[in-house]
Amino acid sequence: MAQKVKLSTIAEALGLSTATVSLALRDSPLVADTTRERIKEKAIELGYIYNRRAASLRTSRSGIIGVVVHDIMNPFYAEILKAIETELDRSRQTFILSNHYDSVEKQRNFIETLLQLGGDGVIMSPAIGTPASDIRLAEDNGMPAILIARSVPEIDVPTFRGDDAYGTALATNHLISLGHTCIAMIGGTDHTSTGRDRYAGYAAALTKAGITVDPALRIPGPRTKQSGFEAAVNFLANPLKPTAAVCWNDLVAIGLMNGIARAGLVPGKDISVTGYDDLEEAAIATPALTTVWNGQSEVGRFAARALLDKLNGSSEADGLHLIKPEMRIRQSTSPLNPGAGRQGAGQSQAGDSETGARS
Amino acid sequence: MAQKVKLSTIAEALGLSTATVSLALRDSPLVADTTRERIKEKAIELGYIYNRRAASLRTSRSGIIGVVVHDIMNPFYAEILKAIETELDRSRQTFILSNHYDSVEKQRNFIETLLQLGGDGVIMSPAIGTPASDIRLAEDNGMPAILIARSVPEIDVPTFRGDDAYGTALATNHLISLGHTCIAMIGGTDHTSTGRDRYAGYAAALTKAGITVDPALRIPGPRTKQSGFEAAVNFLANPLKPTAAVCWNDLVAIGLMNGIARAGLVPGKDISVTGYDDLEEAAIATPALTTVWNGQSEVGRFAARALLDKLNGSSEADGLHLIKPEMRIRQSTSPLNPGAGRQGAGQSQAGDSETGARS
DNA sequence: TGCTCCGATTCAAACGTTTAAACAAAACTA
DNA sequence: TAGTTTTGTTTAAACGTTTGAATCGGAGCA
Repeated sequence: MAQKVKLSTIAEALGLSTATVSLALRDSPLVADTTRERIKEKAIELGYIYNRRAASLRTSRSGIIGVVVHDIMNPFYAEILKAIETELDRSRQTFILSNHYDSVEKQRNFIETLLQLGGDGVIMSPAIGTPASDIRLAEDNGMPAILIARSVPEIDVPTFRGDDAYGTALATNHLISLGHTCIAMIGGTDHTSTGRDRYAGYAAALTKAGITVDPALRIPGPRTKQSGFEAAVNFLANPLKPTAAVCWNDLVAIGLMNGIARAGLVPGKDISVTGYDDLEEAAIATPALTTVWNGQSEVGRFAARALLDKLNGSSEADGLHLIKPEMRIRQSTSPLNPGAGRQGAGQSQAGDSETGARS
Repeated sequence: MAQKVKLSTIAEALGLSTATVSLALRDSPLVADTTRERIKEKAIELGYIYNRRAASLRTSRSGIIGVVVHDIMNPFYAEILKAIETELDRSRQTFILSNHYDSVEKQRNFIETLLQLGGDGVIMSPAIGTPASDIRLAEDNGMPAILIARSVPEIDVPTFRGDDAYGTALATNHLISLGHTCIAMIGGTDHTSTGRDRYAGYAAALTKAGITVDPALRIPGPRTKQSGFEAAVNFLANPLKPTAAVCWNDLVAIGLMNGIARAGLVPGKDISVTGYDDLEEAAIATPALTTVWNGQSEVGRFAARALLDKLNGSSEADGLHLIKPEMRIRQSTSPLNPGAGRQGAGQSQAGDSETGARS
């Protein structure tokens, strides 16, 4: 690496001042066309690289936007991220991605790092238990925040997520309309607003149909395939003999279906299963998964736009914005056929259960 | 946001110079213990935020490391990324992530952005067709590069990847040892070194076993579940009636198994399928997937370490480092049973399929 | 001729750190 | 006592941009 090429290198080579060079490279109308041309050519010739930290020190705009979610390798977030990426790319912002794995501390670290780097804004799916003060830390230091997928109490920044209660009610109603009356709910926790909303939607739908809500039919757990797979054992062993399951998300649902298949039952026939999110994967699962589209791409797009707007001075989007989910009916749900499958399940399940996979 | 708190704010509040404050906050032994204490307290009290761009302007070390891969939502990369993250976190580096989707241009943009931000180094899985000049661009500007998963011709920077030829040979031999002789290879392209190596390993294993390599048994395609799913049709329609498939990766394999199941055949019994990578998902697929562990976590860890070493002045790791893959045998492969499956497959589907997985 | 005005360019002061070198005062040394 | 160290702190010059204000050489006008 010869010697670092900077504005002054170009300026000297051309007998101009750095000011002119700076202006020219940014296409300012203040500099003569011919000069601009000469400068730009020279810049390329010398392999000039714009130093953004020097610039941002002066301008206090870094072009950096932070995005932090629970886990970027979770396809649910991945779809949101893709939408955000597309939207931000277009306005030439660099984005820094991070997982917080629901650790409030890791999340705060990220916010601090971002502040140190002079981040222009942050989009976050807040970790469980995020205190309002962490959001304010960002906002108070001039870094606007946008929330996705979850809300934080007492915080009024723009927030985008699916209408969870509505969505699970949709799924539950679908199963009820197929004749199911003993419906379990699998996966997720009650520690997040999402968790409470989803359970509420499920419970409300049952109640409305005159079915008693039985807490024994709730099997909470992580939101992973693995967890769904493992939940199959409990599900099948449940003395109430549920014939259908509303799952927290597609991953859990696919895991559950795998578990059910392992136990010798046919998911979609013997047991009806609904997912949530409508990941790409849902359509090619076997059987293809009936699920609830949760508008990830919309969430991502809206969030990115809201942030960009905010950076340009508007604050119209403050507060909560719910995306209305939609039902995607496929083959993993079918009408209740009394007598089929469900009792044969008892024995085939016991034998296989302990050989189950780990990872 | 009141007024930006900087070193001088603290200095003034305490009647000291910014130099002392700067030193104190970085725990320099040059400043008296009591002073250091006072300074640190004040910093917290005032909500001081360290300005990294100002600092890095002076020190030319930004603490930023870039990582660019084909697609971060691809679980193969996700596992590598996780390993990198763990390793970098420990040395308090911030990392910026990006997809290039195999667009050389997008990749170059990323490198340029990173240079502008003063990135300390970059870890990349180069896009197909990456010219040596793009790597040199980084290196020549003082930003060392590390390559993962793929090599770039003429480039000698530290490169970490699995031994692909060896790995596919492993899988192919496994199938041969089970009695299969008509073995297809599904997914991937020949435009990457990885692609060529994998095909070579497959071909070599066949040849060594005295089986003729038939190009008609090669079904290239993207490296996704979707693509594997779609390939099932071609695979089953192939007039050579292959009884086994070596798949490019686990995603393709799982997609293919879904496709085979859709067609009424039982993957793992009627058709043997091997994957590649040993993703978490492989163990809980139905049937549990026989696959080749490709050492993603090692690749990530080694790559991160190599970069950190390089930043500290050592350059021992230059050149190619191959990780030796290992076989993971599960239920998606079974001995060839002549006559069974391939034609009479239609009915056998629902019954027994599998007992538990192990891994 | 003297004036203003204009377009093109330059000056110089920021932006918030770090760090070599200088300094001052206190603590030893001879 | 004066000289030397040691300890703690300050000075001031960077780092590479941006930008309001200043400069300069004409052109246009009266």
